[in-house]
Amino acid sequence: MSKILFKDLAEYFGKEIEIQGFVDKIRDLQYVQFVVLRDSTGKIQMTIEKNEDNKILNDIVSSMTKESTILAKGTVFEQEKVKLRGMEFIPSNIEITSKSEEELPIDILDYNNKSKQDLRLDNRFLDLRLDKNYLIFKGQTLAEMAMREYWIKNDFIEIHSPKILGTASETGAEVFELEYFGKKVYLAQSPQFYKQMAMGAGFNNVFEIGPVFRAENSHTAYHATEFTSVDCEISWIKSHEEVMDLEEEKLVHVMKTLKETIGDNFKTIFKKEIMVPENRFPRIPFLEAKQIVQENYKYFGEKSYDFDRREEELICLYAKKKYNSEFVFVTDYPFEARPFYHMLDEKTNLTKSFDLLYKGIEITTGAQREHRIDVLKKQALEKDMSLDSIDFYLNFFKFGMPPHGGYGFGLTRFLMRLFEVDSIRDVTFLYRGPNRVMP
RNA sequence: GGUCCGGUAGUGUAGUGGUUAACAUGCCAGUCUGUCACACUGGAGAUCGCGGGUUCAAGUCCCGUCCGGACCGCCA
Repeated sequence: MSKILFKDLAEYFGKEIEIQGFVDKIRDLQYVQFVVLRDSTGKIQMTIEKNEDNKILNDIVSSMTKESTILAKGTVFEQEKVKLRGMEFIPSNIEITSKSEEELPIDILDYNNKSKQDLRLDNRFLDLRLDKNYLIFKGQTLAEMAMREYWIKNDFIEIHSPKILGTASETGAEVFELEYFGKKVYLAQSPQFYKQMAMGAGFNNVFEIGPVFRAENSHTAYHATEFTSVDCEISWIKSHEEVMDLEEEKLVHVMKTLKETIGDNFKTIFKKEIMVPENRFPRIPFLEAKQIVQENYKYFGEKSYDFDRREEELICLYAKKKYNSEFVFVTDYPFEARPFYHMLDEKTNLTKSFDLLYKGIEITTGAQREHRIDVLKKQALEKDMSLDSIDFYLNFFKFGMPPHGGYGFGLTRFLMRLFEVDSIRDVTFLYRGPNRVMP
């Protein structure tokens, strides 16, 4: 790769180089012109004096518009006078490689006239030019890398399960129907059944990072109809505690990696620190968590068997205060709130399941799965499911199935809370929701 | 799906039923000895989401409709 990234320009002081970038700002004064250029890694000021020798360059700058792309040849120098990084680029040649229209549909400078979200999403390619948006996707890339690093080190296999399904994948959410050569098929809501199949295949430990589809008509800041789900499943476990150990260890590695690689940028742009967990994540049984919320915050949720949004926020507040943890596991939910394949604890009759909450929102659901086919069938019937519709799935359990468990992790929800942005739309490359399928 | 709120120059907002719809920013032109959110002067730019109604008069009030947002429910 020969392109010189702007972040590395200090390595080239005094050398004749070629740079390319977007025109960020133009300040055309009487005797001198300043053009600030931008690439994804930084900015650099280009300075051109107005005189006879520079006439050609001066005319090019005069005809330039912001957000155009240019290619410039010249020399970069240390220059104390320049507040932007204390350096400047003196061009000997400038070529406008693509000229932008004068007026942009959104205000990407974003000082005080922050454009409305709907308009920004219509023009997402411009919105994404902001450095904070670049950092979000850099963060996503690194988070995924850190997870893969952890899994590969621990002998996991990566799978790619199908997204076109002959039957719904049963997360409890609504499914999208599709016409498929005259038949009705569904978009996957979750790789759930297939990662369990991998357990039956003897793969021991698997993971998948991929898209899932939910036909929920949800109008909130933390729902999307298509999002990236991070799933993993492990064999030969004795309880859901082991699944939580796994997720916790993985997340600590992710947070460490993020802090090390983008911690400084994160602080500059978002004015916040990435907090690497120092203690174990608290694990609070659901029934106890209910009580804690009621006793400490005098809040009584309507449903006895599940949390509402407010309860999720309050238990996170409690975990932060009492354990100084941004993460908290809530465990052992009643069967009523869980899908049929979660294993029940024989003593308590509660599920061997957990949710992981992060800064006030649910980012994971996990459990030990029921691997005994007779019990599994019984639980499906209790949830009013037809055994015919999941016949292919039950089949996985007929010929030896290791005890296993796993979890699904909402990557976008995680990013949303990591960067503390208000909407899942800001951490999704192109958001898909009930009212948006374009661009 | 439910409740509430909103839609006015490119963008973000203001706008007591009554002149030429205001402000900021952006854009264009000019002025300006190195700017750095440059500054200054001037200019262009709005069928006030759409349709109907009330009224002498509607951006403003009423009804409908479309689009969007927040919260709730559902879930990652």
